[in-house]
Amino acid sequence: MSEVTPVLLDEQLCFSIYSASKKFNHFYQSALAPFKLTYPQYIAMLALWEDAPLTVHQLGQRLELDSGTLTPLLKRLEKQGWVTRMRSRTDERQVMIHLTAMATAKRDEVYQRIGQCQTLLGMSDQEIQALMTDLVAVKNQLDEVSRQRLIDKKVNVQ
Amino acid sequence: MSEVTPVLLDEQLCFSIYSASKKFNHFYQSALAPFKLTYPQYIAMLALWEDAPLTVHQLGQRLELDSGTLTPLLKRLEKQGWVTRMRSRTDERQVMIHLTAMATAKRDEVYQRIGQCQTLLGMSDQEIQALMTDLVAVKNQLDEVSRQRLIDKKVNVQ
DNA sequence: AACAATTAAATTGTATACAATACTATTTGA
DNA sequence: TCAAATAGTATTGTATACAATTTAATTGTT
Repeated sequence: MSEVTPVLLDEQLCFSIYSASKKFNHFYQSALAPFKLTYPQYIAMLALWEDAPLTVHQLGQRLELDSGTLTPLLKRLEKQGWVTRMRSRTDERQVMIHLTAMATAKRDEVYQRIGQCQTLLGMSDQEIQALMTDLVAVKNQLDEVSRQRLIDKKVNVQ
Repeated sequence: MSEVTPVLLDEQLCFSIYSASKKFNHFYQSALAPFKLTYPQYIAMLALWEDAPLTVHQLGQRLELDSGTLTPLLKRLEKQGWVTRMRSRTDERQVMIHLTAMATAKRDEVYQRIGQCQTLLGMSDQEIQALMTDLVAVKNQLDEVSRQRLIDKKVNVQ
């Protein structure tokens, strides 16, 4: 008796975002091919160029990635000469990620290449800003809902 | 002498999208936990509920995924009883993906659960539509730029 | 000081993604 | 017609993601 509204793929915001994310990933990956950086490696480098040195934990908070993803990624970056990983002497649990001289030297070259990519989007800064604001709002709402669900669960358990 | 504009993580549209995509993925994954469907498995089911049967190739075009991703994913869906995979008799190269009776039976239950999730976003249909339109525009632009680059390459080769 | 609780990374296991290659079936062109 | 080209799927190899567990170091408490 009760009609259920069909869920159509093309009407799902999640699918637009999922799909756009993969396309961006691919786009930057090929733009970064001369540097042999993958997209996740690239955003790790962006964070480090802003704030190095960082602990694995700090980098993880910035990128929303855990050690299960970051540890192997950082080992690959180390192997390719972008970073060094060294245990903190004041707290042996922590691993500090430092930039190498090569990473510092190549920074502006990467900045320049990516800066060009941004303009290729053909969007004004205002348009990009507006889109980003919406996306952040969606993210925050998802966090909020997840948080409430978690509390509901806890309440139910008691 | 020439100043290079720094590339700041928080100003990158790609990072907003990447980050929102992961969050959506996680959000739906937990909403779908009762059905033991991952997010990519779920969108495959959405496409199949709309149009089954589909060949692997057709499904790949719909989801923008290739056989390297879909073959193992579909094998897992088959193992869990959602789909069957059978070689087409008219063209033995093709593998047709059919829904099982269980998949058809559970469709509305999934539709209902996901329909509820949409409302949790607290956005109007207009807002969601506007955001999706922007995202599609970004995707198209990325495709366009990639296409031009490809042509440039070919021209350069000649 | 002793020891439980906590924290930080690494590891393990599962599931995407995707480039590149392989394999088979079909189609096409000389 | 039959060999070359093409098409559809599967496989291999590399790189994320992330939950869950493990290990080691630090902190808090008594």
